[in-house]
Amino acid sequence: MYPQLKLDNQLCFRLYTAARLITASYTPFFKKFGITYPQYLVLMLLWEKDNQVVGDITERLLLETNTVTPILQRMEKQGLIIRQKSKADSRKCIVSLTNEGKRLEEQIKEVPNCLAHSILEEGMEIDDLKAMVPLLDKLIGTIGKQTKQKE
Amino acid sequence: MYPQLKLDNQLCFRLYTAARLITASYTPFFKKFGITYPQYLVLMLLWEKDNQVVGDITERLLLETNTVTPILQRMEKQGLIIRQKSKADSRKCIVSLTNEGKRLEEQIKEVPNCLAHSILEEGMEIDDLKAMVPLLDKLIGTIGKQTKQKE
DNA sequence: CTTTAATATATCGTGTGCGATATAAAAATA
DNA sequence: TATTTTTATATCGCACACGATATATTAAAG
Repeated sequence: MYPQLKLDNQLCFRLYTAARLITASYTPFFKKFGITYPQYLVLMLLWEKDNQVVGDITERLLLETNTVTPILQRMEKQGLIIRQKSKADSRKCIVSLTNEGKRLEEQIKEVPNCLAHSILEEGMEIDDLKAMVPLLDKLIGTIGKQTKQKE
Repeated sequence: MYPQLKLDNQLCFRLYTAARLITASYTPFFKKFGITYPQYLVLMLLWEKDNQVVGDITERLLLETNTVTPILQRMEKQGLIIRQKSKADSRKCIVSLTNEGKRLEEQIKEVPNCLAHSILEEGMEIDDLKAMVPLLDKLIGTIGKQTKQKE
């Protein structure tokens, strides 16, 4: 009846589906390391810069502590990171890589290339992937702006 | 160290974030109807064509029954749909709208337009949104192809 | 210096997603 | 027809997301 209520006309459903499918395509690579996609995001941040506080991580991932804290707790239990209170400000919690967490970088570094490669082999073109980046950044920026306005 | 392991270089993280933020922007509109984004997806399918079997729904949403069945059970408990076994093939489960489920269409029909409008007001351009659609479709098609190959 | 407000993180409850497995019915095969 | 295989859906367990709330610590105000 209403064309705007048809699934095929909705950008949001495409984003929802694309995100699910592409993160799922990471899963087989992560399986032998016992990590998940969100845990991989945390590891990337720490590989880039170790010893960050929880707030740094939530800010980069655009997630809240109610999501990130449980992820960090699981990662600590698995021995990938440690969490310790800051001495300067004991409200803050500093997240650091263990040796095991550091070692994973070498083992995982080929995964993103590998996935990109297999997507390109299946008909997707590099220019298509490149074209999406600024569009997604603009969209994320726009929606993020709205979200902030309501606070 | 490895540029491909930087968050800022990853398409997947952008998709993951964009999907989260855009579906979250639906939430305030759904709140007064007590539904969620995935429940809204099911409703849209049924508004388009009532009395579909579970398999039709999983196929359109690219989800499995382990996700869809619990959603349908919650929707049935809320009185939005009913589920009944097919008489022709009692393995199949036919999902139908209740009157309440049907009534929601009128109340929700402006939501997608409303969201699109507010995104456009904040600097996103209509051409940007339109440009994303075929790119996402191509990506979804490509990853879907890979997923099927492994079966 | 005490009270109040702001900040940083954690906890709790609910609803997905999804891998793995179970169940039941229909279809195919022996 | 009895057995096996396939199909359709459901169940279970775990890890997110996220709204709401709680806790602890620091900063600001009185």
